[in-house]
Amino acid sequence: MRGEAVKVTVDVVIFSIRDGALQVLLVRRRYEPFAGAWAIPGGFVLPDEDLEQAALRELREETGVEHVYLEQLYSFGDPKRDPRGRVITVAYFALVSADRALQAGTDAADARWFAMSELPELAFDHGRILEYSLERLRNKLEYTSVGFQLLPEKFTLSELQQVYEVILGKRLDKRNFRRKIALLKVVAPLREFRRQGVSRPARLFRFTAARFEKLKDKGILFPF
Amino acid sequence: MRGEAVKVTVDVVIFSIRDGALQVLLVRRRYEPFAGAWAIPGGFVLPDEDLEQAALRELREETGVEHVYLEQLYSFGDPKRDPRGRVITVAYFALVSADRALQAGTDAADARWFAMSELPELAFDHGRILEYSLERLRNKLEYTSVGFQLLPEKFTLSELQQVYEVILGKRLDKRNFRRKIALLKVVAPLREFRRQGVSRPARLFRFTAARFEKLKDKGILFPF
DNA sequence: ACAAAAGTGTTCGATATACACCCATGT
DNA sequence: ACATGGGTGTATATCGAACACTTTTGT
Repeated sequence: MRGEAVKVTVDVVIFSIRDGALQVLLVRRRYEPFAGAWAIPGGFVLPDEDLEQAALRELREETGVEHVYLEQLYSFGDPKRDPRGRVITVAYFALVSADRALQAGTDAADARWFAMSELPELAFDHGRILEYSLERLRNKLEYTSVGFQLLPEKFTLSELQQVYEVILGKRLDKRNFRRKIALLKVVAPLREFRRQGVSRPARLFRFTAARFEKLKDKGILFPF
Repeated sequence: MRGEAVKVTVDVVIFSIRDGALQVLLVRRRYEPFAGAWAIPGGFVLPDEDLEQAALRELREETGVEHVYLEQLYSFGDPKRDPRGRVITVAYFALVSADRALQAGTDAADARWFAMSELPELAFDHGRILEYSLERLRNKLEYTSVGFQLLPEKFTLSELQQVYEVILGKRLDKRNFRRKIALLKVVAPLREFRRQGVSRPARLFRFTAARFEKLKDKGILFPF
């Protein structure tokens, strides 16, 4: 078997909705190249590891979370993308609800959440990877139900609407939004309410589709 | 820089519409493993080559064609997918119009077109790769204009409809199809006609969108 | 004259969009 | 009483789906 060996990493773009904005978890690089710059968490693929396993491992190491939405994004292989030599990276993106993501980036000064609208200088081609991740997330939001992956198990309809507004970057009409969600039959009302401070308590809902992927097969869309 | 090096290949799923069916170009393996089985054309990524360059090179070597639609599909990295050792493959898919694809698979007994409905035994995980390619092609067909990539420069509306019917695996209504195409303003009528044998000659059209990707940005869809 | 594919409109139901007011609660 | 976010319905436009006959050509 001929062919030159190259190094392969996985990078995991971890999204969460925090403080009313779409945020991404980045780690600060300690060593050259790009020492001090921020980077997407990632690492080398181990010899006996599937790519998705490697991505799950990185995700666990970085945030402690498991069983979250994870999807392969794209592979980046420009021979000059790493100044040290040939490194191909397989990028993944993960969606983590804010309640589960609390643990991440709290203990160390070298991991932090950044709003996608206020990104720092990034190492390697990580700017491009984030750009592409956002594009993919926006597309997926419209024809799948991945949006629910960014919410805790119980959520209000206003929170759900906020997920769509923050990611798509536009305001949606509350009445139209709620009618569509009701029509799709993907949420069930609970007998619980949440007080958001000073105003009327909001009813909580839960996501009812057993598997989000199934929706597409049924032709169900979220066309906002 | 730690991390074990692995071998990386690109595999290129080459689609074309031939004899009224969606067909794929496969090559027969001469050596073990899977000697005699059919495989997706591909090869190792060279040390100074971008992934897309590698895919374009494989495409050129296999079919002689250039400037065709090429898109990265997915990366497959199961540690056991190649019995010889760790090989990660980055799969691409290409769309080639029948008139340009004539050269491919004609000179050698070791390259042949197969209808997607009559696939032979496949090497490695190539069955899965083809399955995923078809799924992706079907999806793309509905929200982009990749369909035109499978046609020659000049085509009849019946030929265009056939592309959609063959890939989606269902009949479409001629009147609805033509109304939608006209509405999208992506084809222009020519002053030429083609005689298909015994019946009334069909008007030829050409694709007018400068770049097919732009369509999505404009919200233009092909929702058949 | 007939076989074969090309070409052409209308109706109906579903879905998207635009739009404004009352409700429950805490202070 | 008022400030805050929660909750609800209707009218119109647009789009997708169903459906059948006439036209042009070669034999």
